[in-house]
Amino acid sequence: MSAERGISATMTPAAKTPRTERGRKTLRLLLDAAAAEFGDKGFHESSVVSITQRAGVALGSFYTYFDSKDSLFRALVRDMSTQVGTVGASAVSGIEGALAGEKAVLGAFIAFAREHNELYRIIDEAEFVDPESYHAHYDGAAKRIQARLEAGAAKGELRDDLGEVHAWALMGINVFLGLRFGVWSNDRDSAEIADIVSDMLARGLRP
Amino acid sequence: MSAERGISATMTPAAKTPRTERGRKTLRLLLDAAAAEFGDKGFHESSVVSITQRAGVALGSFYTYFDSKDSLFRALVRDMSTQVGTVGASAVSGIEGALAGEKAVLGAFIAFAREHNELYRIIDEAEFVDPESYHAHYDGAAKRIQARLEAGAAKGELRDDLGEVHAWALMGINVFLGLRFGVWSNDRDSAEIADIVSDMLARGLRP
DNA sequence: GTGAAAGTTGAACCATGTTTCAACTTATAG
DNA sequence: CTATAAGTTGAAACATGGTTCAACTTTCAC
Repeated sequence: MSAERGISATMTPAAKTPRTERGRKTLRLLLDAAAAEFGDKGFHESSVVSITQRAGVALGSFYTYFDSKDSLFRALVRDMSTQVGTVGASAVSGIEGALAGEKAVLGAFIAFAREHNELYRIIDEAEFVDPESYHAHYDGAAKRIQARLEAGAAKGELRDDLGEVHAWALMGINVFLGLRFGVWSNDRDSAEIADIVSDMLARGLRP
Repeated sequence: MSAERGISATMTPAAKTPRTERGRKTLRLLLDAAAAEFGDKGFHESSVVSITQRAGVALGSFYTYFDSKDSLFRALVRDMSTQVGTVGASAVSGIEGALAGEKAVLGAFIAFAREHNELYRIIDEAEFVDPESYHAHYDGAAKRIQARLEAGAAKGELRDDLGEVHAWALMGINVFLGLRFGVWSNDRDSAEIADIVSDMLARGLRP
């Protein structure tokens, strides 16, 4: 059973890689059902019985693909974290100007949060279920922001004294606006929010 | 942990109020033990057996004072939320200038997070255990920030177009810097962090 | 077509942890 | 001093839900 340390190059290293098409389909069903279930109820309120019911497969099949409820959740956290990184990266790519880049990232992030209401519940609960991934997620995101800020400074578009504090501040802005205007409500345009923030970052709060 | 505090009005309803001095002492032991336990392990990993052991009382005594593990947690969340509001309010009081006020709030908040490492774990887990309080906590905090921003605008110290988006952005900054430099590490002066952010809010990110 | 590997199934097993309860001890009012 | 209310105790009842397993079905290489 537990052989196969080769692990898929694709993703979900925690999954015991299926070898047939039928297996891949079942795994997909389980992953999707789990994301929905964890997003709805959180980790502890979710049960593998309920996940398998959502997926329309038998309870036992779960353990064909995952070692435990925990390892499935970990796989989902890492996947979600990777997706967030990808969204940010593709939002800045091809944007001219450091501030415009940050604006694009925020807009894209809010849009992503809107499409993926489970994002926050999964990342947030990782603080308790998979603290290492939680830490790595925010640490990684902050480092990417800081790198962008430093690149902007090098091009003379931003102040040259920007560091970790600024990066974490920006991350806090993105996360909370994603929560408030992405997850909690949909009534404002994500680009409009991004504009307001971008303007605040450009000019500050003074009259 | 949140010791020394009497049985505040915010948590009285959940607790079955003790009628003797002995009872009040036992309730206090349970509340302190619970804050410590939830801070260490989070809600689900904590057990009432373990809480009563920490408190040095018998298992059954727990139910003399609380209806359930849940209701105890709720009481703690509301109490923590109230404390955060109080810290902010007393930080701004007597500070002249809107930006200086926000700087004081951030500094005080980081210091508070440092003294109360359980803060984040309790508030964060409220998202799953007591969603209403979680929502109310952030909504209330944002409203208080927005009110301060508008007061600053009225005095001509801040731009007059500040609204909910700016308030949530500031809150995100405070929360994430509290996490990074309050809870995760202690190696930088909280006032120094607050200075950097205040400067960013005043001048923006441009050179 | 055949056999072995892969995948499926769900009842049973089991660990964990919340809540109840009836006997007991301590405090307090009259 | 005594009656009664308040508080304490921990074993046991109870609930939940993760994990295992052996019988079964499907897939696929040869």
